[in-house]
Formats: sequence, C-alpha cells, structure tokens
Amino acid sequence: MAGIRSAKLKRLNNAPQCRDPEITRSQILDAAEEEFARHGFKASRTEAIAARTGVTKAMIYYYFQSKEGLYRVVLERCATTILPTLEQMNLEQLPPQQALEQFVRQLLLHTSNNPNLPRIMFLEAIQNKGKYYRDTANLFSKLIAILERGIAAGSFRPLDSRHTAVNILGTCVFYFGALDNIKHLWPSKQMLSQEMLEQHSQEALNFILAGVRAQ
Amino acid sequence: MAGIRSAKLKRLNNAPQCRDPEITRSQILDAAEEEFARHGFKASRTEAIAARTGVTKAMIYYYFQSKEGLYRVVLERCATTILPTLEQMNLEQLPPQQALEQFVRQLLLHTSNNPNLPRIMFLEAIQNKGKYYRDTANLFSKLIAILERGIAAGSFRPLDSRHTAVNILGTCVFYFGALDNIKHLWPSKQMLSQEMLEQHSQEALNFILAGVRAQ
DNA sequence: GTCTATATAAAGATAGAC
DNA sequence: GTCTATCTTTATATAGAC
Repeated sequence: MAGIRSAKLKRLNNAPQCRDPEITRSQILDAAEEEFARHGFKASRTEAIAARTGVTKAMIYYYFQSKEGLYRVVLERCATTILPTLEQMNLEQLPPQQALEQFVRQLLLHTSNNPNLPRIMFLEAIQNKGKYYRDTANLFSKLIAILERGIAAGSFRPLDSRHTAVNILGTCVFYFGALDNIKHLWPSKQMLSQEMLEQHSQEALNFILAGVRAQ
Repeated sequence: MAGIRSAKLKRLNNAPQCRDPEITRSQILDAAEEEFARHGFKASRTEAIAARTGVTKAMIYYYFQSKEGLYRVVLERCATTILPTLEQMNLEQLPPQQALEQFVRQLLLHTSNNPNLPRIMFLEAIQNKGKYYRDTANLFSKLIAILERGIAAGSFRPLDSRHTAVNILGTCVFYFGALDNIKHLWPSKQMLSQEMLEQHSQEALNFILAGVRAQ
C-alpha cells in the first residue's frame, strides 16, 4: 500500500524539507501506517513516525492536529482501498460459487499486497475495541450476500452465513496477523515472499471452497 | 483462565494487603494477563496492573523484577495451559477424522474459556514479532501430524499440511481476535455469551471438517 | 511483604523563529 | 511549511520506611 501510494512522491529518505504539502502529508500517512500496523495506536510513537518520514514531530500536529487525528485518517484509508476493485467486479451477477471464488481471490491479493492491513485491523479490534473502525467497505455484507445466494441455490451447504463469513475472512487474514508466531514452521522461507504468498492464497482458497460446498 | 486460577484466591478487590506471597503473585499474574491481552507488552501500564490487583506498582518489581519479566511469565503460562488436556487425549490412537474433530473441539473449548489467549498471541506476534513466544505446547506439530495421517489414509483431500494447520487454527481463533470489529454483525448479541460461543464452535467445526474432507 | 516518595526517562503537544 | 526548543504529563523503576 505504502509502495503504491508513494509512487508519485519524490523526497528522499534524508533529504531536507521540500515544502510540498501534498507530498509531506502523504509521506507522513505512509510512515504512520507502518508504525500503527506494528504497535497499534497507543504504543506508536509520533517521534518514530516523524523520523521514518524524515520530518519533525511538529509536522504531524500541523497536518493532523493530534496523534489520534492521524490514526483516524490512516484507518479510514486502510478500510476503503479495497472498495473500488470490489465494486467493479459485479459479483451479484455471477453464480454464487464463482462470485465467492472471485471475492476470495481479490481479498487474498489485496492483503498480500498490503500486509499492514490485517495487522492494523487486529490491533484496532483488540486494543481499541473497534472504537475507530467502521466497516465502510461493507466487506461482510457483500460476502454474506454471496453465501446466502449460494445456500438458496443449493450450491453451498446449509451454514450460518454470518459465522461463515467471519471464518472465511479469518482464513484469508489470520496468516498475516500470526506471521511471526508461525514462521518457525517454515525455517527456510520468508513468510511474505511471492512463493509463500501464492501458497497461502491457493491453500486458503481450496480450504474455503471445500468448506462451504454442498455435500 | 483468570477465573479458574483465581479460585483459591481470597483477597477482595479493595482489601488491604494480606501478606500471602502466593496469593499476591497469582493475583498480579491474573491482572497482568488481562492488561497484556488488551494492550500488548509496550502499551500495558504497570500502574494499571497494580491497580487491578489492589497492590502498588512496587510489588510487580518485587515479584517479577521488571515489566518484561512479568510479561514473560504471563506468556509462558498462556502457552502451556492447554498442554495437559491435549496430552491426555491420545489423539495418535484415533482415526484421523476423529482425532481432528477432538483436537478442534478441545481447542475451541479452551479458547472459549480463555478468550484472552488468542488476543495475547496476536499482540505478541504483531507487536513483538514473536520475540517472547515459543510453541511449547507444540500445537502445530500435533495438528500437522493428524493432517498427514489423514492424507495418507485417504480420508482428507491432498492438502498442504502446514498451511492447512494454520488455516484451521485461524478459523478457531480469528473470532476472538476480531471480536470488536465484527460485533456489529450481531447487534443484539454478546459475542462472548454462551449462545454465541456455541454457535461459533459449531460453525467453525463444520467449516474445518468440510474444508479438509476427501472429495 | 507492602507501602510512600522520588529519581529518571520518554512521549504528546505547543510556541515561536525562520 | 518546517524546524528548534520547551512545557507538561505519564511511565518505568528504585530507595527506604514500616
């Protein structure tokens, strides 16, 4: 995510101030996302975000008023980036099985490209009890709708659509949250390498499709 | 977990010091588990742990030398409580399908009774990169062994046993980590109520068994 | 074994110069 | 728009009385 959004940014790591507000603001957001995704809101340090950005703490308050203001913007940005892609897919018009497969593939791709996203959401839920989070992307609603269509059509087994939606999302993102507690299972691999991400995606997809299929 | 372990403890919330070291030590541990499970190591406050226990901060340093020392003991205790039960079950002697079902049932029961456990493990992985965690319970080894027996016997579909072990554990515990981000899906329910825990357990079990079954 | 008081360090936030 | 310097609060940790 940081990678994509930093595309147009020019300031080098230790370069002096360049006085382009859009660039600075965007760089602070990227740095903050990294910091918040690792430590959560409370344990994150404005000093660390500033240092990562290459500016001083004062800039955070100039652009975002407070540490909390910055956190809100970061979280909002995280929750909404998957939206446009998902809307374009017109999942309602596909048969349930295909819709589910496309949904899961897209979710896995998106989290693979933005491993900060699951982490920041876990931390938000656990530490802040979801205080700052709104499901603006309506991820669950979309998934639940697909599941219910599938049950009605008889292509999915009778299941609780809400619990199953949670279990499906969990299967996609647990890997990223638990990364550093499970990496010892693959002593010679990088957990975020292309190879491992593809394996996880394939296995997660197989597991999910088998988990909901009728019979 | 706190509930079980507090059974023999006598000190009331605001009672004065009772000068029983075993009781005090145990109470600090219970309070620390709650605090660490909510905030993680860095963002937890010794003052809060002390207040929750009904003693002063100084006691933490008297019994555990440092905040980090306390965290280590809490984590170790969390990781090992499921061990005895799991060993008693002699899963190696059951057919793979039954072994898996028993394993998952026990894991779901254990996390339902100790919802702090998944939280503290998520926070440890994300914030500390697993620095303080060792898989002393060998949870994954046991699960992987069951899966490989099942593949060999033809009762499970061909699957990657390590990735699938991760996906199974994820299905069991994601619910607890994401609790406060998904509670809006059940506006009228308490996520940790008996009713909801039973629903989650049932749906997770069905999802997992269907997810690995041959054909 | 427990408490009070305090030393020391770290972090959020702001004022004012450039 | 950015920085330096500083205020204030909050935390970890310890010394010493009881």
